[in-house]
Amino acid sequence: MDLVLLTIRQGALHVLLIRRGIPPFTGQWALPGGFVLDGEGLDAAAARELHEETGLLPGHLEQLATYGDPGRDPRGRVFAVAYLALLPDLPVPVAGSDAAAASWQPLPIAGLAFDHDAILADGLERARSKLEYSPLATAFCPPEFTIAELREVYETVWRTRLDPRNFHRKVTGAAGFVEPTGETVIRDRGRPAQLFRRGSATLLHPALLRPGSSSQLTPMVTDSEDHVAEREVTE
Amino acid sequence: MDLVLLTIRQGALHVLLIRRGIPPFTGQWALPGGFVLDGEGLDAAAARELHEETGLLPGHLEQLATYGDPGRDPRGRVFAVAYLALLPDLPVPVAGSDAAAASWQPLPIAGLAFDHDAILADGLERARSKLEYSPLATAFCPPEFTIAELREVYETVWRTRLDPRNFHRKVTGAAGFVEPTGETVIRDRGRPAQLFRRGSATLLHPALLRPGSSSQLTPMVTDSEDHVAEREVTE
DNA sequence: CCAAAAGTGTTTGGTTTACACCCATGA
DNA sequence: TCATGGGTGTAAACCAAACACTTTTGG
Repeated sequence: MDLVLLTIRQGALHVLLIRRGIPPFTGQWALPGGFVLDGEGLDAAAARELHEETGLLPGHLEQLATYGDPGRDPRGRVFAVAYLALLPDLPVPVAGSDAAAASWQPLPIAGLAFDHDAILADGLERARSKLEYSPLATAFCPPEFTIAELREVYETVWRTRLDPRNFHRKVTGAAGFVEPTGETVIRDRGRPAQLFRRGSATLLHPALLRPGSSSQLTPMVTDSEDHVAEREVTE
Repeated sequence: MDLVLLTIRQGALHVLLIRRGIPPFTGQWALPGGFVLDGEGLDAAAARELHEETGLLPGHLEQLATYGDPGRDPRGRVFAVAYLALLPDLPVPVAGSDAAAASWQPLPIAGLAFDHDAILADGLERARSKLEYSPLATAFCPPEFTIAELREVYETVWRTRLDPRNFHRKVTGAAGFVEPTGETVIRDRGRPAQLFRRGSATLLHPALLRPGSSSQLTPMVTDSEDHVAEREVTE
C-alpha cells in the first residue's frame, strides 16, 4: 500500500515523502505506505495510513492503481496498491510513526525509491484530470475559501494561468460546485472577496477544461491583460 | 486477477463468464481469472489470461481496480486485480482451459460469485465513460466498419438512441477518430455506406458526451423524426 | 415509384474566450 | 486619489441539438 498525498503550500504543489530508514533504498525518499491489516478493507487501510502519517481524516481519498511489475522491489515480487489523497495545507508536516523522517517536498521531484516516480506521475495526472470534471479542487482548500484561492489551486495543479473573470463566472455558474457563506474577507489589497464553501455536486457541469487541450485558432491579440480599448461598448 | 471481457453480439452487450467447477460458489457464474506467474507483470498476466480464455490478442486492455475487502472470498483474505477488455464479436465463444464452461452472457446479469457483480458494474461504468473521450468504441468493431455500426456500439453501451446525422458529423469531425478506406458497402437496404478504420487519435476532441449528463431545458418538440415542416427555409 | 438508410445543410441556443468596465478597499 | 484585486457585462467564435432535405440503393 503506497500513498500519494498531495497538498498546496506557498503556491506550489507538494507531495508527502518519507526518507527510508531500512534497506532497500536506505536514505532515499519514498512514498509513505504500509500494510493492510487483518479484517481491514483497502480503502480503510489507506485511510488509516493517511491518519497515521498526517493526523488528518481523508478529505478525498481514492484508489489509483496497482503496481506489480517484476523487479519493482529488489527483495522479490511485491504488489502495491496505490492511493491518492488531496489535502488542505497542514499546520505541521508531522513525522510518520515508523519512518526516519517525513516531509512535504515541492514538485517536480524524481529519484524516488522503487517505482515511486511512476506512481507519483500517475497520481499527478489523475489529480490534474479530476479537477476538470469534479469539484475536487476544494479538497485542497480550507472549509471556507475565496474564488481567487480556488483559482490558485487550479493554476498550481495545472501549471497554467486562468482568466480571473471568466473563472469566477464558470465556478459560480456550475451547479453545486460552491455555495456562498454570505461573508467577505480581505485577503490582500483590493475589494473584499466573498467566502464560499464546497457545494454538494459530485460532478461538474459544465466542466472546467484545461486550456491547450482544445484545438484553438490563433487569437488576433496575444496580450494577457486589458491595456488598450479595442472597441467602444455603446450602452 | 479477474477479467471483465465485454463484447457486442446481436446488438446487446455481453460479458464472458465461466461456470465454477470447484468450491466456493460451485456451479455459479463468475468472471474468468487466474494468477500472475513468476516474472510476469500485471498487464502481461492479464493479456495472457485473455488469450487463454478467448484465443484473442487484446484490442484494448486496461487495469480497472483492485478489490480486497475482507469477506469477498470465504476462504480468507484474497486480493484481486481486475482488468477490463473490449473485444470485437468473436467467431466462437471458446471454452476456457480450466473452467467447467465459458460463455458470453447478455447484460444485465447478477448473482455472480464473490464480489464479481460489483467488479462487473465498475467495468461497465468505466467502459461507458471511456467511450466519451477516447476512440475506444472501435475496439468493439471489426477492422473495417461503417459509421452506423460505430453508432450501434455507442447506442448499445450507453443504452441510448443517438441522432444518426449529428453522430456522423461528430465522428468524422473528431480528428484522428476514424479514417475512410474509400470503399463502400451495402449492409441492409438503402444508400451504400462508406467504410472506415480506426484512426490514430488516443483522445477524442471534441468529446462525444452522453445525452442526459448535461442540464437540458425541455425541448419544444418531442417527436423523434422529421415529419412536419416546422418552418420554411428561405434560401 | 416508394421505403429506407446515408449523408449534408441550417437554425437555434449554449459555452468559451477575450476583453471593457464598474466596485470596494488600503495606502 | 490611486493602485489593486473582486466581480459583471458583452461580442465573437465555437460547439451541440434538432430537424429539413438530398442521395443512393432494393423491392
